[in-house]
Amino acid sequence: MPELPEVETIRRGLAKFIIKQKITSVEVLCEKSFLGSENCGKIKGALITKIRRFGKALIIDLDNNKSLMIHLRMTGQLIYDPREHQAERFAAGHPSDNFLAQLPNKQTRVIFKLDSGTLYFNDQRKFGFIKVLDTSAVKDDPFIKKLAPEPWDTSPEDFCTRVKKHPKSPIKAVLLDQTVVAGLGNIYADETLFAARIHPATPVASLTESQLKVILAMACRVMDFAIASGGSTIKDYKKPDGSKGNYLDKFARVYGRAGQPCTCGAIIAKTRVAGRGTHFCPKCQRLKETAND
DNA sequence: CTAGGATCCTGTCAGC
DNA sequence: TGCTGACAGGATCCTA
Repeated sequence: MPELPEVETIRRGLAKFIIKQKITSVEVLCEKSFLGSENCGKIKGALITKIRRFGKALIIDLDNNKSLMIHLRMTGQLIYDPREHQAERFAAGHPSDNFLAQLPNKQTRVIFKLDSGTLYFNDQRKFGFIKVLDTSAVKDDPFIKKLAPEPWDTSPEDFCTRVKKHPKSPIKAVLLDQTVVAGLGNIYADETLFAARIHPATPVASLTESQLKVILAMACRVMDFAIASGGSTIKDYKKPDGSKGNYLDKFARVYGRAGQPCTCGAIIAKTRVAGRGTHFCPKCQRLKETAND
């Protein structure tokens, strides 16, 4: 799915367009995508006041003490189409041709009509969801409640403590665990471990404290850079010459690069760790490598 | 308690 | 061309 940097890109982008707009109607095309869809009446007529993010979850606050929680999971996208024909569409999230397509389409799950535009929630695999919460209850939502701090908001010591609760797990599996650190997904886990020069399958127990601290620092650096480069949006999905852009090119060093050379010259490998496709450089990230601190 | 696998769902791509 | 299986940027539930 969109991981933390992509969700942050959505938050920033959408904030520019939909804050202070009124929700004039909500249309649920797929029941599964709107948990408690009988509640969608509660947000009709409300004004959007704020957009927040908790890890990979978005919260859209309204002026009637309700909030919308949106989790994009693997294939969710949010696309805002201004009513004015000239104005450009804002699309971000899982990159696909939906960014450019006529909407709604087959993958459109929920449609929010706003004062001056339409917000589409598309989701190919239907793993994502939207739900209505009391704003005061957002912090008690089960997902948000057990979310660990984001990498920038935790002390290295606390991070190490949480990681070390899983001594037998491969480090990559632990980085994907949102109760250990929030925001990393399959791409940024791989990129973080490449930046830290740690093999993804390394059991936590065989990592030193200083290696764990490097991992935390690299998670911050990798995601900072991804946010700065603008996540996956319509802007770079299709290049001016008509060719398809790949937002991974902007920052990914190993993800999606199996078979290509690393900067060191070795060929990037792909295996399976924690049930997920896992990319790494066999030379830069050796298993059983000891700490060099 | 942790750890690992199956599961939700649709679409695409490689291989036969 | 048509079929089949593998896989896809997530998280939860179930079992051992």
